[in-house]
Amino acid sequence: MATMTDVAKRAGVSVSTVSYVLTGTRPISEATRERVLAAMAELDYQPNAMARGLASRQSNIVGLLLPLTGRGLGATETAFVTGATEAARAAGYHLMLCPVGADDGDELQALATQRLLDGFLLMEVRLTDRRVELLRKLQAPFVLIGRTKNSTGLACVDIDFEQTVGDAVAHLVSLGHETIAYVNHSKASLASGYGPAKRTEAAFKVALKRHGITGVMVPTDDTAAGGRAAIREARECCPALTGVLVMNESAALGILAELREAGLDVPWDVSVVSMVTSAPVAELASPPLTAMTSPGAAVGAAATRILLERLGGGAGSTYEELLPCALEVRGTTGAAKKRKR
Amino acid sequence: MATMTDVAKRAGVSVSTVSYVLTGTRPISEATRERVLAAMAELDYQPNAMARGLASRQSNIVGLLLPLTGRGLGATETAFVTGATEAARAAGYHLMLCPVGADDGDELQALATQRLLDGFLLMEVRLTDRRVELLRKLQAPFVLIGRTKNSTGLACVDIDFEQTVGDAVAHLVSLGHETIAYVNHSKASLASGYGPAKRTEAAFKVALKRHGITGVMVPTDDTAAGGRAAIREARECCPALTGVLVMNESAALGILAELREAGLDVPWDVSVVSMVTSAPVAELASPPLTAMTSPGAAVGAAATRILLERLGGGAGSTYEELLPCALEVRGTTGAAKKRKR
DNA sequence: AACTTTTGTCGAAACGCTTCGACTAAGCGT
DNA sequence: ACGCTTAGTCGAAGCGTTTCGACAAAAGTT
Repeated sequence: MATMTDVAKRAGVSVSTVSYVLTGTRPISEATRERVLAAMAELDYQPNAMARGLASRQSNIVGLLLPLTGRGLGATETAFVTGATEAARAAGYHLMLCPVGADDGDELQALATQRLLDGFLLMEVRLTDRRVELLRKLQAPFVLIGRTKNSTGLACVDIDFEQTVGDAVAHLVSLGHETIAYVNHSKASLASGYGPAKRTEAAFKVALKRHGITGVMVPTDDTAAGGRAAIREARECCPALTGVLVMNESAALGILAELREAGLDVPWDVSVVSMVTSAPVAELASPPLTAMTSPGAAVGAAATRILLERLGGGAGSTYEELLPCALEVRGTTGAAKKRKR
Repeated sequence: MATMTDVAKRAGVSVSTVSYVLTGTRPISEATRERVLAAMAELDYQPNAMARGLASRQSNIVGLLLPLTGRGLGATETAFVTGATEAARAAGYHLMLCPVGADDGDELQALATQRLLDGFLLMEVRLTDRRVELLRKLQAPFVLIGRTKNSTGLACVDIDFEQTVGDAVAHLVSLGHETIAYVNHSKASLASGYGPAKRTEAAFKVALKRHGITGVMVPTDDTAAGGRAAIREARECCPALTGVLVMNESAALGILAELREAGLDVPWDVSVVSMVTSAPVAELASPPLTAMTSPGAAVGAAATRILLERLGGGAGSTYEELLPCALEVRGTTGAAKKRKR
């Protein structure tokens, strides 16, 4: 464990000079810089993170707050994490995973006050989230992945649900579909004001109107069974249905299974588009799901970028960045069958 | 930001006394302890993590090393992470995610030398893994999630593949199946000596012999298409086949699709068991997959426990803990159809 | 009663770095 | 030739803890 003093001795300079070489805070002549660098290399010197953190009062670590429900992370959440981690690493920061639920405020307060973390990334943000108020009170820099109800004064990065729904509907319309169903999250999430559910609901209505087509929204559970029930309901109330947009991956698979059992061919009889879905899951289905691929890693990376920017002393005003999902056409969408009228 | 000095002043004691109250390193009278605690509460005092780390030369952070392939984490890996995170938190430790591939040794060397981390958890361990040698050389405490070829002197926690394969085969046998196929990972992984593939191959042979039944192993790609090809091959070479054991989830779904298209009913004509599969994925399939559910979170937690034990000053001798997957019967296994001989 | 322990507390020295003020030697405009 | 800025370096004072040695007072031991 070589220390900075060792390096300084070996290079024949003072410790502060070594520090300046490392941090670039003050100009150093090319000659001594090289001597110092050489000394470091010879000694396998690595700065002590704790000492550096103490003296500079910043740790170069950001915390990623996410409630770890025992159920594990989905592909999209995982992508947030990996995207954020990589972006942080690229900027010389580390990423610490903090399993902090929306409820245990004490835990978070401790984390924020310990000065272990320079800033926070919040995942699974609720429409009104106590973590937000707390961090704001503690004056800790943070960025949301998702959106709260009122986001003035906050920085957030989220999936652009409005755009995504619009694109999905446009894809179906371009294939000639004129009656489509949107299978959303459950009634309960809708009632609780869950952001993605509410936003997509609104966006769906807008898209229908814009294209002058008819459609229906069916809320359902995020399970295969939920998907089955939803498609049955949708077909009952709209027999002319030829296109389906579905929010949840499990439900999407349920829908495929139900349609198949009903003797309908996908995409010949009915086209299906799955929203906010990752490629691996989409390809699990047969036929592989046409999907709006979630920009998970990009969202994580963007959030990290914004956070680091603010750490650098950036303002702190409202900031919002929305990334749309990209349409990836696979096997579940095709031209609408022309029906006799 | 109250410091320890503030607390000491307010409680009318010296800083060292406050420190002893916090760490319990030396006896403190009940009276002063209470005064100190009160002062802390009044000031909302939280010890500064960096200062503490510098002075005590330990950070209370462990690093989780995992190569972040752009493809995201599967459910099992995610469970490792969440399990480890929670176990660490429960013991007063933090978990840092470090995207370190098996190759970039410099990155790891830096991490280990910076003294930011007290110890390491390695995921995605290869049969011969350079990270292992490096950490050993640097004398950093670490625990593997997975196993290397030669594990003497190492601590590792892994899925008990032998037991799992045994249990899966036993389940099929108990249902009357007498000819079964094992769809393993690809030929390439087998050739490269990928641990799980090799171990399950061996275990499958043992299980066949023990039960006195016939079977065949078919290596294939970890994709739906791979599964389709594998089951075709298996049925061709073993027409009497009624049971299938499959290693990869995507392949499992491919197998179901292929069987369905061949006009065979699952589980009536053929039973399928998926290995090392998580519940959510198993339930995506229709019918839901009977699977050997991977003990992901438990593995992560166990690894963390062992690591922390060693940090406490535990020995450092060989340690191996194997956790089996638990059989969860769902819709893809049933009694074997009796065939005419 | 004369000791050795144990208990409870304090002061000060680390821990390994950053950063501030000060100083010297150039470089520059006039 | 004169001050004035700039480049380059040093010494020392922190940063907020832990931990060690010291010491007084209380408690056991013979």
